[in-house]
Amino acid sequence: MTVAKKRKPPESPRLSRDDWLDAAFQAVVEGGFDNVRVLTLATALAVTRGSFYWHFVDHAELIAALLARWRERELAANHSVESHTVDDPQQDLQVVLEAALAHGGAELENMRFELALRGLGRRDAKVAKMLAEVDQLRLRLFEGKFLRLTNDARSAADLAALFYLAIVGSNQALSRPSSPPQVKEYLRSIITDYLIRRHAVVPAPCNQ
Amino acid sequence: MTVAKKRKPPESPRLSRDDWLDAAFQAVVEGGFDNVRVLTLATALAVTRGSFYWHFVDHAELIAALLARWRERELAANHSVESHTVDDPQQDLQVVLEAALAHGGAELENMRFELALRGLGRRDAKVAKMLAEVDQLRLRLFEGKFLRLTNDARSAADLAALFYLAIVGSNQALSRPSSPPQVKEYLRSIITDYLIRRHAVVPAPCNQ
DNA sequence: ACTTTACCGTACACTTGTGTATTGTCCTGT
DNA sequence: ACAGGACAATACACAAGTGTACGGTAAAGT
Repeated sequence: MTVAKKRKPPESPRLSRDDWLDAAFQAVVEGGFDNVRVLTLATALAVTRGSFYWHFVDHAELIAALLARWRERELAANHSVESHTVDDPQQDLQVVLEAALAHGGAELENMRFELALRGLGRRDAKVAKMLAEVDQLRLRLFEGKFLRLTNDARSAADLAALFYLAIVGSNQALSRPSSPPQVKEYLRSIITDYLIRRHAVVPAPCNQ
Repeated sequence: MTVAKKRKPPESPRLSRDDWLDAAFQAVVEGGFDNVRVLTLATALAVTRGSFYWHFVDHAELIAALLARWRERELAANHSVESHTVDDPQQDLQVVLEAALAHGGAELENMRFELALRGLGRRDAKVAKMLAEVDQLRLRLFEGKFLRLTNDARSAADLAALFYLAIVGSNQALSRPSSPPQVKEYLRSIITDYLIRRHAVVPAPCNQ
């Protein structure tokens, strides 16, 4: 829809493959994968399509490369979170919660990209599979964190799922640009109150 | 993508405006709103585009009519649920939970349509506003049901939000065609265990 | 029977998008 | 200086999609 805002005119007059990927990323963020058109990207990068077909053989290759890059980054991010574990279990979970609910700036673009990606996953089985893998990875991550709180496997798995689904849902609904902070704070307090605090010890005691 | 499966060839050789809307609905379900093309719909309905431009002045009018129809149906569904309140508060909530998690057949199409609609809402402010209104309506509905359980306003609002967001999230992630029943049963038990049972009375006593 | 109306087919003009082939122009190494 | 490679412009062919104008047809009204 609204396009051609001449994003990122790089100082170097020559473009790299990554420049095109960045432009494609932006196009996805703004209008979904159907908005990725080489002509549009070309005008956004202030060049003609002749450049594109030097870096990529195909429109399909651009999409494939974009998906691959996203996947790599997600795996790296996941691994990064895993390696940075805080000693206090409750605070450890709080950290990932903050990270998952941070949507100011770059995170917002990543969120919108992922939503568009899920849209594509509904039409493309390969994409759906990739998304399912990443979802599983994140779920296992959360599950591990919850397991440090409740030491009941079943309970940890359930809470992690509810936790993750609520976050995914919050990216979709109730989070119009008009009110991102409210909903986020909202969800944060809800999860903290009802999921973490009440299950910090098992069997859940009545400590109020 | 995969299209033209000659859906619903109505016995009457002449088509109505609703027939076109039904076809458009199917196209959205299968490939999002960008998949709604009058040529595609025409071949799916086994007619030419001449028919379309008799019923609709425009492609935009088709989309607008489709959105309006969805909105009407959602409002009606919401009103229907409101008027069918079960006496037992706990069972009352269970009923809407079952309805929200029922995704066999027509509900699956509605779910996919709504997901596509949310995708459109990210590009179109008017659509976003419509979605926000429907979300608010549903949230108030759930909130009312939770309020019958906990009689703490703050708690009811929080649980309703968590409830709703988890459902929206479950439509998006962890629900590949391979495993719809598991996740649904899963979420059902989670919500029942952690949200309903543990907050049936306030201030939450330690009744285990 | 004759006309009207509702619906559909056909043909055309226009736009937007991809892909390909060829040529042009820097920038760098030697 | 100049040769080669990296990158981009140009021009073309082609497909798919929208919209418009107009002609055809079958059923229903009168």
